[in-house]
Amino acid sequence: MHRPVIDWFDEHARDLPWRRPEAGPWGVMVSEFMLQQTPVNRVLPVYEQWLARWPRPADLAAEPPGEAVRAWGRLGYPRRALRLHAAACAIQERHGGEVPDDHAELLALPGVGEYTAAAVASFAFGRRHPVLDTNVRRVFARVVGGVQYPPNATTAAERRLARELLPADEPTAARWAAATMELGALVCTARTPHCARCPVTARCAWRQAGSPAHDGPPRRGQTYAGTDRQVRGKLLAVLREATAPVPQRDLDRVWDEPVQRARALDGLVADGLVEPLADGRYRLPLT
DNA sequence: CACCCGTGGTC
DNA sequence: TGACCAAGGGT
Repeated sequence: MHRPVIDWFDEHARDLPWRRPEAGPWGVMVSEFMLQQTPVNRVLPVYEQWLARWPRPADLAAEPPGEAVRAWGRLGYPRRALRLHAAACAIQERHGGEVPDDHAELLALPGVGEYTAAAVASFAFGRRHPVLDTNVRRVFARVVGGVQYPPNATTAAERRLARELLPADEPTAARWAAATMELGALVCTARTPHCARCPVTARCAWRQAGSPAHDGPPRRGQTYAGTDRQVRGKLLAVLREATAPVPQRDLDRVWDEPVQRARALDGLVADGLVEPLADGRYRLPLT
């Protein structure tokens, strides 16, 4: 199944800025942080601004973390901005300002988990690592496993399969990783897969089985309305827009339930996303 | 391992 | 219209 997928990728791969050679390892790393749970289309403009402002890890590390949170805009999960800033600081301190090419060293950086470490090593440095993101897991679940969706959490069996399917030589392995991700993103999509355009539809186990619907416990959905996350989002939006420290009363206006509002604000402070001042006002963190 | 963490588009 | 989904990580 490797040849057809890689050939398909050669013809249909999107021209994304972090795939251009000039993006470099730092560009790849920034894109991977931003793409964690955020769609490509919404990442694109923020990515361009980010790289223009902070073309090297050292440039970002030289700024207060709050500037990263502000520049993150509405990408969501703003702790990622904080972690990307912390990763830039660690790269500056531990790696002389250069993004490391070693999987273990990448994994040790803030905000870099198993997926991101493999992705950066593979896409930025051409190294050979199984890259298991939600797209690849879905492709494997269908083509190999014969089921509509992968398990809720990544299993040892999935990791073993990904390792077994990984091509032996480095350049092909990196190509394979990008190709399987792209196939999942463009063709083997979650909702309505485009099997007519799939290069491996003829040997897809799920297709051969008649595309049976997901069977088993319902996949955990995400609720949002009325949660602390929504309140945190509203509070942080006020602070992102502000150019000066914000009085408590301006934050109180975003949510009328005082207990939940206070809990959300406390959480933001605890996470380091918000800095309380001695005079009772709040701002994005300077340290 | 289950849950928490934002935001907006889609069907 | 509301549930589902999007290149996860940390605890």
